[in-house]
Amino acid sequence: MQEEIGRQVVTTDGFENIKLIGGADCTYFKDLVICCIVVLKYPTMEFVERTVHIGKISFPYISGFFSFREGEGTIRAYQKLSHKPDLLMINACGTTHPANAGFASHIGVVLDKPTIGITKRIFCGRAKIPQKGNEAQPLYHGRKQKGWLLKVLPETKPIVITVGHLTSTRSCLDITKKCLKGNKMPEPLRIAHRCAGEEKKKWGKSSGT
DNA sequence: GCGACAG
DNA sequence: ATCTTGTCGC
Repeated sequence: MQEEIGRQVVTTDGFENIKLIGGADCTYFKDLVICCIVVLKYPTMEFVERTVHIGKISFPYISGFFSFREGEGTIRAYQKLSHKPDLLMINACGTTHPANAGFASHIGVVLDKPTIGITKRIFCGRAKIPQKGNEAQPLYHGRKQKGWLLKVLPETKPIVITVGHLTSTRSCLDITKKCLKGNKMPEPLRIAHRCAGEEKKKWGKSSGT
């Protein structure tokens, strides 16, 4: 299935103007997956809305197969959005995947939506380590560049930016940079992460823990 | 054969 | 991801 998805991935820009950008993140609580999506105005990063979907974990954690663990919940959360974003930022890799089908690319194909994958560690690919603040180094996988390592803050490890779907190496770096507001993680993912944590706390309270 | 391995 | 201990800095 991943090979089939991987063949459908487009690595050129498939968007006009971005007015809304989304960020997706999942957290876990007991046997549940809590998936959260936030939508922000671009490039002001002004909050627009958030949705959540909570479901039972249906697939184990296996590196390389994230889509099957966090995909369903993320898509259900996406369907609940009143304002569909022009581009979605995902907390996972995109085309730096053995089958060209990391979660960011996979969900982009399924939703037919431009996506960018952001991770804290490299899964596939090689790159020089950027040292200076704001320095970016190309990330190669196979023979092509598929993303970047970006040293956002001088005191923290660089983030990994990868092309998801309907985006290019050039645009995924430009867009990610415009989403940075003084923190290591770009706003869509930082806010989505915070929202997921709040939902978990809320759930724990109402179910007695 | 052994180690590494997105969240 | 989650959990835990400890340190640094605004």
